[in-house]
Amino acid sequence: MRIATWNVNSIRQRLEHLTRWLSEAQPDIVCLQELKCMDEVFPAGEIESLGYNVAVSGQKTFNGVAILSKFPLEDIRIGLPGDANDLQARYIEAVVSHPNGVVRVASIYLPNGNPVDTEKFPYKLAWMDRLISHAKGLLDLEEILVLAGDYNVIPTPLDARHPEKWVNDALFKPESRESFQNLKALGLTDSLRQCLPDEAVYTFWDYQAGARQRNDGIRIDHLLLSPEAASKLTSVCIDEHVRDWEKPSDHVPVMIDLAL
DNA sequence: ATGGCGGTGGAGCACCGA
Repeated sequence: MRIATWNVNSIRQRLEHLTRWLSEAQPDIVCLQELKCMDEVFPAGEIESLGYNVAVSGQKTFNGVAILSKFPLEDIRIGLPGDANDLQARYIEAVVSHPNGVVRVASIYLPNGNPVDTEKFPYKLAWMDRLISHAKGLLDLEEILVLAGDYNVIPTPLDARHPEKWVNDALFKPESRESFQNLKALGLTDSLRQCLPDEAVYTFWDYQAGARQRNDGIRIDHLLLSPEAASKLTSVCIDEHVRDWEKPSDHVPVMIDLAL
């Protein structure tokens, strides 16, 4: 089973990229972030015609997450628990029923947190606390669980081409990294580091200043696995070439293969 | 480098992203 995550930076701008990538990568499940549209204009029909079931949580202009699956989606949960006043569309979770077993998947768009001297940074950290609380409950289920998405966290200096540029940034602040570490410490495995412990690889390159050409990237898109999922991990791939297509997203797809 | 790009809403340019 192949599971992917991709921040598309507007689904309507990127629909051709998505369909092209789906046909070449053939993922079974895809977690999308930054849809930047409301549910009613999400191009569900086009995606369904490619053989995917769709669960969407969109909003006007900003954020927005979705799960695509070749297998039926059940128990769809929209929104991260813990703050009824938080209306930002950043979390959707579903159970995928595969003939060989059940997989619970979440598509996560964790807040950016910049600028750090505004309310945006505490919102990010509070959101991470809520994610940790929710993940605890999910891990108790002892299921095959994949928490995939744009975490907006650079976990270690290895995950940035120029870590010194990020020291005052919400993506690399000690508080953000510690919280990400605490999330993993619940028993979640960073699938990319499981397969490539020491390799400098990135999932995002800024549009500006020729960041892609200079490989000035960061790794912020992650697939975290429960023990039941990690034991089935066979491979990880960052589909970097998509960043060089015409009018790309600034993020590229990351995908894993699980033996089931 | 002084966000230098790109997307959104809405018809200017502010706001957001990372």
